[in-house]
Amino acid sequence: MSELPKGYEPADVEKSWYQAWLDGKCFEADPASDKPPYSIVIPPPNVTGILHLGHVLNTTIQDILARRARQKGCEVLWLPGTDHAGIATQTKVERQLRDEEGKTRRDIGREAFLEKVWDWKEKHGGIIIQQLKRLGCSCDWERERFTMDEDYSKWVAKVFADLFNEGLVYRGKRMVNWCPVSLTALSDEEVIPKKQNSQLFYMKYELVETPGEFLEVATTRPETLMGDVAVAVNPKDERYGKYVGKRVKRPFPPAEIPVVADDHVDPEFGTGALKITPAHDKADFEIGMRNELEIIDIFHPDATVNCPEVPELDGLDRFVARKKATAMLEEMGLLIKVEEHENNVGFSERADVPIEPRISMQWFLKYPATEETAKAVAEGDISYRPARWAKTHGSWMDGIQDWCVSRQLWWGHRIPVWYRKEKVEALQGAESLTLEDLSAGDLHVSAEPPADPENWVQDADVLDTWFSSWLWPFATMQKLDEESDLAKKFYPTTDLVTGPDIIFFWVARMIMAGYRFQGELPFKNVFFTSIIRDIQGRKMSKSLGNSPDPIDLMDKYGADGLRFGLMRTAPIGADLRFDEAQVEEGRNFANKIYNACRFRRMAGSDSRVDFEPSACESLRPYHLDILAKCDALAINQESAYAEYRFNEVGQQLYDFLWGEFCDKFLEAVKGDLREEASEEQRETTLGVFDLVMARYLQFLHPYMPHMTEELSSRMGYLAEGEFVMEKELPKTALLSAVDPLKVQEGSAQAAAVYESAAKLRNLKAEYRLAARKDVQFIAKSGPAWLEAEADTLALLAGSQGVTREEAYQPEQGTPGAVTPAGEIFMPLDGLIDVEAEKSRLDKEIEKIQKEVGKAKGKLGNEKFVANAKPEVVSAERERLTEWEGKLAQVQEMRRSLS
RNA sequence: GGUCGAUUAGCUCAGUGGUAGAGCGCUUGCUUCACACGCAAGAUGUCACUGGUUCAAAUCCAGUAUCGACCACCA
Repeated sequence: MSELPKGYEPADVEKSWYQAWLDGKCFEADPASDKPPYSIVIPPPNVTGILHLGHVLNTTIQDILARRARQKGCEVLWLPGTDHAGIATQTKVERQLRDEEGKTRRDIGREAFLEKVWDWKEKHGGIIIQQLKRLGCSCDWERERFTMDEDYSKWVAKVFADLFNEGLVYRGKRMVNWCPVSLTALSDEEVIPKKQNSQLFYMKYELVETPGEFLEVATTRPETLMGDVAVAVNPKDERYGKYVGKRVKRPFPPAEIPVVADDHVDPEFGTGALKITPAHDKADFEIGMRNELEIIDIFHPDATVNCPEVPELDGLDRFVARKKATAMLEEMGLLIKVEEHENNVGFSERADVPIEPRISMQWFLKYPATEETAKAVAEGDISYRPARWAKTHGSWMDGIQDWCVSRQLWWGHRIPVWYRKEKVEALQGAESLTLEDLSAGDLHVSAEPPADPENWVQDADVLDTWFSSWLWPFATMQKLDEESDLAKKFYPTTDLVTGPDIIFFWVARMIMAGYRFQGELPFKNVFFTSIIRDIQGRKMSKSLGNSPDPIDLMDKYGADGLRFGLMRTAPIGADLRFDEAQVEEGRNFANKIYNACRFRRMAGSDSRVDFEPSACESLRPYHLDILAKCDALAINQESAYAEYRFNEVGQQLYDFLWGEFCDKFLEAVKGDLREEASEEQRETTLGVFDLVMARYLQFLHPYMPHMTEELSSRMGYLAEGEFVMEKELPKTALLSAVDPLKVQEGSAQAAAVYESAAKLRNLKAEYRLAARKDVQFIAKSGPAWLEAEADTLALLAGSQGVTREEAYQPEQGTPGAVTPAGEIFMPLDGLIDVEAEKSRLDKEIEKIQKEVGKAKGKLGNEKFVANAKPEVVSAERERLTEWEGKLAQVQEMRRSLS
């Protein structure tokens, strides 16, 4: 077999293994399997989406869980798909239409526009799916779903109709969050409050009954003045009590409006008097309702002023109108002052413009199964990790508001409601139609369109995107009214992995839908990922340009490098500050493993050496040690996975391979692989290498799937046609058949040699001899096994040799160290600068004395000795003895120099 | 305003009562026949602050400060 190239090149390897997995149908879930099921549904990315680091973290975790579950013998379904993302997608296509053809969606009409969106989806919609494949995701692509698939859409309509029949869906004219750019209503969750530096305008209204007397009010929105229908004061406010029931003059358009009393008004804020614009403020709307005030809408849907009575303002954009209205007030002498004022303004999540509270006819949903949902999370039937998110969930459930589910868009699931045509025509359009206007026969609410469509008009609106997303776990697995083997096997799902930012949007709603429509909770565990920030702690965003392109990172460091680097440092339950250096580490790690295997290949046979530790007579301490550590790794992996501690899993894998396997084991057994070594030693060492590496690559596989597949294959660790990803983890320990006492002894010896070697290297470095290979060490005393391991010790210490001479009398000043392998000296042959050495020793003595003092102080404390655990006290004693011994030794060396 | 987090080496992060850790970066020395994407040695910390509990606190408790998230908001 060929020698491996010098450096690991992920690009081709990753691509070809991904294809091999696809060809081997490794990702396909078999509902007929009798293995235990494990399932995840992917949080469907927007069909317009481009992969960002959040996706990488999120899907890597899912892939790790899925691959680990396969290794544990589960039948795995990881169901992928995309979300139609109503507003985002429609906006994108509208922009394209405007740029390319100079037309709006209304110019070409609903049907033609939707055709364009579908075209667009076919052309550009799959990008993120391709990117997920590049990352190595083991999704069952045969079962990819889209929220607007025909079968899926049937579920959406049926759910709507069922909830309507249950009385939970209703239609009404309400104050909603209106996006003046997307021209649609939004749910409360889609409104993002942002702190704004605004201005608070103080103005005055003249009293009708007592001209010359004014009532002062403060507002941030003078442009809504034309919609004012009252001024409200707090009934307890003594300053204004006398005005309640009187009237004031609205400047433009001129009108006399009442002064009303309402508890909502805060006497402390502004002037304590509040102008009431019920059409354009949620609180004002409620005050208006309580006081039976008129509602005057003074905006067009796009938030330009609709007020022909005031021509100066009519048609202006709301922010232009604000300035103009202020100027007009000033001119009229009604403006008192303007103050800088910080307040929160709700922005539309998608269009990023201030939303406009607006009254309109919309569909609302009273959430189903809220009690069960709150209970499931509070009591842990669904476990949230980190657990604190359960509290966030709970507080949202407590204050839950009806969900505005209708959107004035075209791209989405059209509301499955039809009105009898003649009724609509009689009432002049569906927009103002209320359900009360219709008798039962005039209304058709169903997943199925009416049999005589020519007599009906369908509601023009579509549903909120999340109204389809909340059905995702089950609507992807089964068709409406059909038995599904897939759902039978894999629903409810096992784990859900998503960001905490969509607990309300998605997670809580899925639980409600799962409960209401399947009678079951849709998943057992929810793992919330970190939010990824840039190195300065800012959220990743397009506008800041601080979001690295994961594809670039994969080009540079490989998909495995990106996955491992991210996973090893991603904290559990805290934000992650992304640093490209982490990814670089991941790549370096891949290269390290690769080179360990390359070394193995260069040292011996091309095929795997069959080996059983219990049948081997020539196991050295290093062999036993690494086998034992590999067994320990298996156990530690298990417990870290059990708690979803992915960073710990990664750290364990890293430490084992680099710190134990390469730095210690491989260095210690290098001698066994040289030409002069015996055939038996060589075979034993190669056998242990293969045994440990083959298993290690399995452990590593969920994190670095491509590379582990490549190496397992090239090292001959797999049977013909076998994949690491399909191979179950072994259930028995490597050393299960070996006497534990023997293992313990071997591990202890290996540890002693490693520690001794470190001390000898240290000794060399102190005397600036680190690079010298010709140093000869002399052991004056030592354990029985020293002679057998002396060559290895010498090798590890980078020296010519370690000889044992009981009769050795060191010259005065010969440096030495007390090691687990005995008292070992390093004759210097007069190479060292005496003065430099003196000052070095003085510093050393000072340092050791400090440590001795510390230990003595502790042991002199009676309470410590009496109360601390015995092993803690004895460890402290040992430490003291050690330091004292060292001190005496160093002092002796110092004396010999002067 | 409410709730919940965070604060440990220059940076990113581990560390849940008993000698402060890793990787990167830094210093020094090595192209040693797997790897310079590497090897070896080293320097670097008032564990945010103030109290408390304890023989013993980065760790537990209380408070303070700073940063952040979410919720609710006064126009």
